[in-house]
Amino acid sequence: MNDKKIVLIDGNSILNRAFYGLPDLTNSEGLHTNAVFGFLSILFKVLDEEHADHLTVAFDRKEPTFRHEMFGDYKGTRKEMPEELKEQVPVMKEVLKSMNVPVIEKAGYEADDLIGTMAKRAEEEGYQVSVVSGDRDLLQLATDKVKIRIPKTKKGRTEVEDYYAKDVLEAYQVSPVQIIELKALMGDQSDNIPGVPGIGEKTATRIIAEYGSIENAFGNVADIKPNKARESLQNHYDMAQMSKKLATIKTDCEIDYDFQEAEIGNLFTEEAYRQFKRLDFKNFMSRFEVEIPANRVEGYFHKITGFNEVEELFAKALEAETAGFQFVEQGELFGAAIAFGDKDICFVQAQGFVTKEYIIDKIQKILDTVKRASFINLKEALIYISPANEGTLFDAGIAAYLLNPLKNSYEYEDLAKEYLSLLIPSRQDMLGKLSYEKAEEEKPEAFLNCVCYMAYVAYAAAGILEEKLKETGMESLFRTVEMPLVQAIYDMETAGIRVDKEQLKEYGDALQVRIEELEKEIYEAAGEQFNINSPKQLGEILFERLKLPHAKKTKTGYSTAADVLEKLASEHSIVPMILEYRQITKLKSTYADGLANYISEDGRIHGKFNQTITATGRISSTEPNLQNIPIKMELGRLIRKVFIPEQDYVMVDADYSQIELRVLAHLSNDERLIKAYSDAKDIHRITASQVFHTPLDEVTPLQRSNAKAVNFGIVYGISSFGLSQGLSISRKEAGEYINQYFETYPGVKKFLDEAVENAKETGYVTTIFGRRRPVPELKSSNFVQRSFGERVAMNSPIQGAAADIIKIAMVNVNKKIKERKLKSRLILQVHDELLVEAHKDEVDQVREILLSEMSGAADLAVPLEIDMHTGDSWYEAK
DNA sequence: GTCTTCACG
DNA sequence: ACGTACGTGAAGACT
Repeated sequence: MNDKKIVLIDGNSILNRAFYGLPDLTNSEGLHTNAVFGFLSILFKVLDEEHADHLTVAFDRKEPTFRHEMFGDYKGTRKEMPEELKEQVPVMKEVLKSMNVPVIEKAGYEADDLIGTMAKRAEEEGYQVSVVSGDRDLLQLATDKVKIRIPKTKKGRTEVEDYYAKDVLEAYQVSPVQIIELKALMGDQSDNIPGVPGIGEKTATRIIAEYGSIENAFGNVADIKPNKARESLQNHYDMAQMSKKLATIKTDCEIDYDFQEAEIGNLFTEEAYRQFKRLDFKNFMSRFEVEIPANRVEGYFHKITGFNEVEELFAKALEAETAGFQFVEQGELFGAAIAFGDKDICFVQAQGFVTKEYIIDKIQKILDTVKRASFINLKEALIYISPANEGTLFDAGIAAYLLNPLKNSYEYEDLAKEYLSLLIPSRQDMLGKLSYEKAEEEKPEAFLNCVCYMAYVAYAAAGILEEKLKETGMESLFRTVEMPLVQAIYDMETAGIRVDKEQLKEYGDALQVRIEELEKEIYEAAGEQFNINSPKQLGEILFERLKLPHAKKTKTGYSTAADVLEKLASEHSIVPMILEYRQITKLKSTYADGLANYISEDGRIHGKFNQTITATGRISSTEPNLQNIPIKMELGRLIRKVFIPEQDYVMVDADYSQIELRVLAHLSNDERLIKAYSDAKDIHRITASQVFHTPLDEVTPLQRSNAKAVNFGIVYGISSFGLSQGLSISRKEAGEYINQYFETYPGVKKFLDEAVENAKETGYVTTIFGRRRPVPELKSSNFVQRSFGERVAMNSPIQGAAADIIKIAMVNVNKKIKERKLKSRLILQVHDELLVEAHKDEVDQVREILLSEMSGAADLAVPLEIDMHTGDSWYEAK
């Protein structure tokens, strides 16, 4: 018994399968990776199952093969590979090379033929053979030693169908070699192999099962039934024979193939580690046991101990021009890493005579002398330092965000990869889930590497980032908006917002009462108890048990989203109850209970505002999200009553009126729009008046709401489909509205067209303040993706400019408040709204500051109008 | 971890 | 024919 085992993979076929079977996926460079990812998933799954000792991957070549010579039109109608897949082929080969997986390809042969040949030779040499392909043609190679494995992706999971010769017979009623006969009779559209007209799968199987081959069938052609098939076979016999040759996989290719070279070695090499890292294949990283490759720079990482040595270090740092810093916290300050030269990278721990205060004091002195002090998360460092000279502080993460806001992370290892071409391990890679303190004790070397890398990357990347900001015209945005904003956001987070805990509890309790009532009524109406929160169970109740008409479906079942249920509200009394239940449980879980968990000792919620998340330049809010507190429905809106100012303060809330439409008026420079917005109070009403040619005071509520939807549509990147959804009308009608709008405001149409055109040319869009967003989707061959890119190109300059404007306002409002040494403070930003907790004695000043700084944040072709209210809670101030 | 739903601008 | 309105974050169910 010989237990040698070899796996042969049909490279192109598996890449294709993976590409079409998996959702689009890109790495941080914008490279498409779904096919490579899928290929590797299948590869690892097969290797895990097989315990094979040999492996080879075969690829097609672009050169014509003997089949083309035989039949000029072979694969003739085949479509060009989409660009997104094409670019992955060389990447795949590189990855395989890095894992020392042998790749075989030869001009004049397809991968099938190479695999056929290798499989035959391997079997002769006593191997167990596994052939992995997505293509059923390869079933002809199956024997009792050669297994054909066909992977299928079902719901994100890969399952493999296995076929030995007997399995082929069972599944297809023919032997493996007869698979060729079947294909010759049926033809193959994807390879453009002609079949015998009128013979489909059923007839072909019957004929071959009975006669064994095309030749034998032709010899007994008189007996073939039905008549149509008989005549067709007679007329097309020659062609069928040629098709058979085309469909036959060669098993005697002239190739140099040495089984020794196919032996599987260590797949998880250093080079493979780099490749996987570059492709962002985090799922596979755990397979690497190799010590993470050491980088040259690690040799210069030092932990400095002893007071004199630390003094020496800081003295030397005072001479530096630029430096990078990383404060290391563990409840309190644990130490600091500092880098001020390619060989001066150290960690200083707070212990003994080297106290926290001492470290902070020394670092502050360095900040006051260097030209550039760089951090990766400056906001986190502001607890320890005070503002240095204007323009000294530099946040490398924010700089990288401006250069490409589409990344999902700006950690030190991401910046190192992108800007220093340095592939270094993440904190997770080095320390796992250990805290800094634990890591310092248990893995001192890894800890030192980790924190020194942080400071080093901040130091080393800053110059490159600054240069790139200049090249892309974003230096001013960075210097005058984003960097000062770090302080404003820090102040806002530190201030927090006061919440009335008791009132919040009462609100939650009241909701709970109603939830229980509704539960009872719903179970009664349904006739059984079930989990109303489970869309799956709810769908079964509504659409199967109660037999309500089901409109939309999701991937996994019936859709029970609110817009679907609203259409069913009159069909059954259970539906309105479910809608109310949904609304109230949302309020209870996310808001009443959710917010309560975030109230600190001081009775306030200190949420986080993130500056490097959104694609458009907005800030986002987490832990908790304070930017989605209910307002649209009264019941939800009531929760704003628990957001209260402290004693002797009031809430002052100011929001921009229709800022995005005003930005649009400015950008489009449409004369009529500018005029309309300059003197109109109600923008949607005047839009309706002009678009529907109705005098302003005769505009009906319906006309106004239609105009409002069109205005939304324009801002979102108009499409007739989208508008038809928004208005529940036909696409045709929606298209007519859009045309009418564009006729009324031709400047808007011109602007939107140019935005898309420009983005297609340059690959990105910009705001009036220079903020960029790349739009890689515009290059996609997929219609859906490309259309999305077009809408993005229309929307981002608008949403982005509005984000820029309120950021400028925040910086200036915060500055004014601090300059005048007011007790009042900025506590929230909600995209077009600022909330200030103002001292009673300062209300007039605060109102004046908000008004002047917000409306003065940008000089547009239309005025920026502000609505402002004052009250004893956020609720009262809106 | 992914999907669905729903809260906001 | 394809199948979408733009930008977010959190909770609960399910795998």
